[in-house]
Amino acid sequence: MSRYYVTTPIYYVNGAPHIGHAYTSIAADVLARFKRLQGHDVFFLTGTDEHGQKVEKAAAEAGIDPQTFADRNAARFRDMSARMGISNDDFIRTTEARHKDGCAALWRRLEASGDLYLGHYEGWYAVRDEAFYNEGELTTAPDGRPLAPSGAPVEWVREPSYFFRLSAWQDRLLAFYEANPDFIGPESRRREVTSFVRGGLTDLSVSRTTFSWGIPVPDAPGHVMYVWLDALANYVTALGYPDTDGARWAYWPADVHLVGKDIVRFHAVYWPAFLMAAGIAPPRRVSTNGWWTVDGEKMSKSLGNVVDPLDLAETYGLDPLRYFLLREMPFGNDGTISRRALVARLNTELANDLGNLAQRSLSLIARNCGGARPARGMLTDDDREMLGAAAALPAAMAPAIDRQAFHEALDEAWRVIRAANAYIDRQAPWALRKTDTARMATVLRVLADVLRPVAVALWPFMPASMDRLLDQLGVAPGARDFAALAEELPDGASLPPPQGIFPRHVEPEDGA
RNA sequence: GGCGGCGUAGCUCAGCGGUAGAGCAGGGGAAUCAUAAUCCCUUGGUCGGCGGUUCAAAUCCGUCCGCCGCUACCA
Repeated sequence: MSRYYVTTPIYYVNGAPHIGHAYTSIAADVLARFKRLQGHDVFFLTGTDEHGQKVEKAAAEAGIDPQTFADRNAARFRDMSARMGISNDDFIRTTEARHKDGCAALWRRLEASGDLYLGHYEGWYAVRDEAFYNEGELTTAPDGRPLAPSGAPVEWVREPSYFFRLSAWQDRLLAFYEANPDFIGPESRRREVTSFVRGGLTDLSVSRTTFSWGIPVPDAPGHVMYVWLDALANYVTALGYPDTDGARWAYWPADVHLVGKDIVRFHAVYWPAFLMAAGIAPPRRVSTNGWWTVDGEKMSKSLGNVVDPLDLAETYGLDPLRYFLLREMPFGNDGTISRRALVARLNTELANDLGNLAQRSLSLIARNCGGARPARGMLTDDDREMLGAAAALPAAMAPAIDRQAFHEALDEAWRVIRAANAYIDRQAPWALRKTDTARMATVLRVLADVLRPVAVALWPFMPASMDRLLDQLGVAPGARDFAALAEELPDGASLPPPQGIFPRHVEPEDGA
């Protein structure tokens, strides 16, 4: 059984979870679940990033110590994961001892390889961005103070700092990208990153002395590690690094890190460089997703249009939300989220196409086959074609899933679902009931046998709903993976009474 | 300024050298098993503008216009 390791970014506890966090986590969850159905031994990691000056400041402003602050916000992210149905195998926090110890070990390893040196850094630093900027990148605020391109205030900082010899890794990184064309997805991001690296790399400041909320640099009092070195290391410390003999280490290298487009550089440039310098294999792929805008506008706290995933899940159901997020916008693109679009997908595709297909098929069985799974008689070409398309679905979706093209995978499923609605109309089992009950039974059995692989293949996207459908189809809980589909279900098994899976959403009457 | 992407039906997008496609929306019809759901047919585009290569271009090349991303620099 081959191993598969998928990660979300660890989320920075400085802010509250929003739809963007939920989106990346749901995508990772679908990937993890799909790989498990394929029979892989999956390790799925998420967690929180809790160090750095921003957290220290925010905690101070809240009048509490940083750890208490981090505990509180980490709990919100953990809660979001649970509420979004995320099936992570572990949840790592960068304030945990296992992480701090692993990080220190990684630091020593980089030091031993000669990739770290002590110097001093001075420059314009934006606390909010955790980043230094060149003079030329700055703009001037109305009050005359310098600002980062992001709009964050910057301050002139001069401090002793350890540096990572990133400049020495330029050629090896380029060679690595060349040898691994799928390392960065989508393609457009790969081009951006390689173009950035080709433009030349400067050494990276990897320690700070102006604040203390971080992992101490070994044997260097006053220095704490740069938050990104700290944060990126979570992907290996969660696997037990530096214990590379432990069972978990077998999952390395990661098959895919899912990341938002704002943090590609850290994952696609710094991270492989750190790892190669430490003698650790780089991850296989960094897959980048875009941003959701709200009714066409950027989501921001100041605009007050931040979308709360918990609220949407409560109003429309978790599975419709998960479906919408992965169906509406191609992974990697930016896209617009709106309640209207969500309701349209829910009503048209989930309720009308899939939900109604299941309901009409199952209620025909319930009413005309004594509530038991009918047996197949002789199959027509039409039957065979229908069954073939459904049986081929997992294999048709797999390559899209491997490219994180979730919307394409779903499109494959809907082609089968639409074909099944056409099939049932063509065969008209409600008419056969009066003329040829044996043929009617065959048609209904074909429909049940089409719904089964559809439900299994869609399970990673909408686990609770598809479990309910599989319950109604009489598929045993232990037989809901792709391998189990090869086995035909027994004739005559009694099925539970059908119940709607996706109720249509009707906007409540406006009482005002 | 450099590098790159995008611009195709009302909307979202696929197609990337061989007589314009899908889904949604719009129009007509059928059916009535089903969550007033479904199925069939159909309206609709000079494929951003202009020029070129080719027997043939949405598809290749050049150029212009408009959006967007990354990056650099000037003051």
